[in-house]
Order: sequence, then structure tokens, then C-alpha cells
Amino acid sequence: MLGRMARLEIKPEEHAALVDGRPLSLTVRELQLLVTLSAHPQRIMTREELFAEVWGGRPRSDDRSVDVYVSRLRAKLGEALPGSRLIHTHNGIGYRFSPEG
Amino acid sequence: MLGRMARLEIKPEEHAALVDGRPLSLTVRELQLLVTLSAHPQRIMTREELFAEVWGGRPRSDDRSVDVYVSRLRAKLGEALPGSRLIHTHNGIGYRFSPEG
DNA sequence: CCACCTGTGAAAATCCTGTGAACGCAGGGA
DNA sequence: TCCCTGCGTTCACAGGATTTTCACAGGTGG
Repeated sequence: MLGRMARLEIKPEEHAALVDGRPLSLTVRELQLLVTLSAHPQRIMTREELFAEVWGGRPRSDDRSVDVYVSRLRAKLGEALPGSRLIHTHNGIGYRFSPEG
Repeated sequence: MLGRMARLEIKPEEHAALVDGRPLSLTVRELQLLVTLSAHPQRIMTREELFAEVWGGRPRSDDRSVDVYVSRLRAKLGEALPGSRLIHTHNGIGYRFSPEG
């Protein structure tokens, strides 16, 4: 069986995320979130951790920013990589990035 | 000779249980139960003990929550580790976690 | 003015939880 | 062996909790 090239590359230092070499058009927040999630593959990250990394500080108890940006990120990733599921929800805890899909 | 890598790892502080490095998608309750059982390997734990640790307080005399969650846990563990039998029933007493299967 | 990004509120969709009930299995006694 | 009985297992469901998505208002920079 052939190893396939990784389709998604994330290059924080270039402010870019590429799918098959083509840049996704992500906003700053979306990219920060993707960079943060993908820096810890297969690790379940809480909203608090993600918020701290991307926004800084602690989220209000009822803050839904992380969820909303995860949703926006998924929409763009799903458009570029149909059928993929890179970001997994862990109910009551947070989100997990899985490079395998 | 080399021992094999443990296939199941339980990391309460990361809200995760991993099989071959991949997180199981357990609910909060399921994970709490697995953590509690696995914290006392080979020891038979009564429903009362398990209930106290996971739910807190004492179960109603006819409470079936522990059984139901053991069943759900087994289903997910069995899916990730086919053929394994990590949680053993001790009739009239409770359950026992055996890392060896 | 326009195009876009951002965070918030709220509705819609989805998932989790505990419970009751049906089913099955194992053990004891005749 | 067969039946009975107690216990464990699993299904289905309703209510509640959580997540997802949409719409919008304010802000920014061209």
C-alpha cells in the first residue's frame, strides 16, 4: 500500500494552511485556532486551553467563540477536503485534531 | 524479550482513554467509570463503591446505572479492542477490571 | 461606501443521562 | 433434566444538557 502525501500542511511561520499545495483562505482567528489544534494531534483540548492560546486569558463561562470558530474552520476544511473530519468534538470537554481524519 | 506496549492507556488528567494512541470517544460518565475501575486493577468493586466514586452518594436500592454504564463501556472497549474482556462480572458482588483482558 | 472580520445571542440539531422494562443466563432444588 | 428464581445485560425513550449553525451589529481598512 502506498503512503499518501499529507494533503493538509500547516505553516504558522508563513501564516498559511495548504491543501494539496493550495492555500486555504482562513481568517487570522481561524488560522490561529487551526495551528493550536494541530500542534497537539490526537490530544483532547478543552475550550479553556484553546481560548487561552488563541484569544488569551480565560473565556467567560458562557462564551461560545471557540465553538463558532471550530464550526467556521470545519466549513472551510470540509470544502477543501470533502468527506474529511479533522476536528472531533468531545462532548462536555472540548475538541481534538486528528490528522488521519 | 520485549513486552508489548500496553494497548490501553487511561489518562484522567487529559480526559482521555487511548487505544494504540487513539482516544476512545467516551462520554464523561463512561470515562469516570473506566478511570475508577482501572484505578483498582484486579480488585472486585461493588456497585456501591463504583456509584460513590462516579456519581457520589449512595445508589437507590434498585438503581441500574452502574450496570448500564458498564455495558456501554464494554461495547466501546470491545469495538476498539475486539476479543478483549477487560471488565469482569462477579455475580452478586460487583465488577473487576483486569488489564490483561 | 464596500468588503470583510469578529464576537454575541439565540434557534436548531445533536448528544448524554438515567430509568423502566424486556430478555437472557446461571445456579439451586426437585 | 427441567423449572424457578434472582441477577445481569441491553434496548428504548424522554428530558435535559451541550453543540452547531445562522443572523446580526459593530469595527476596520481600502
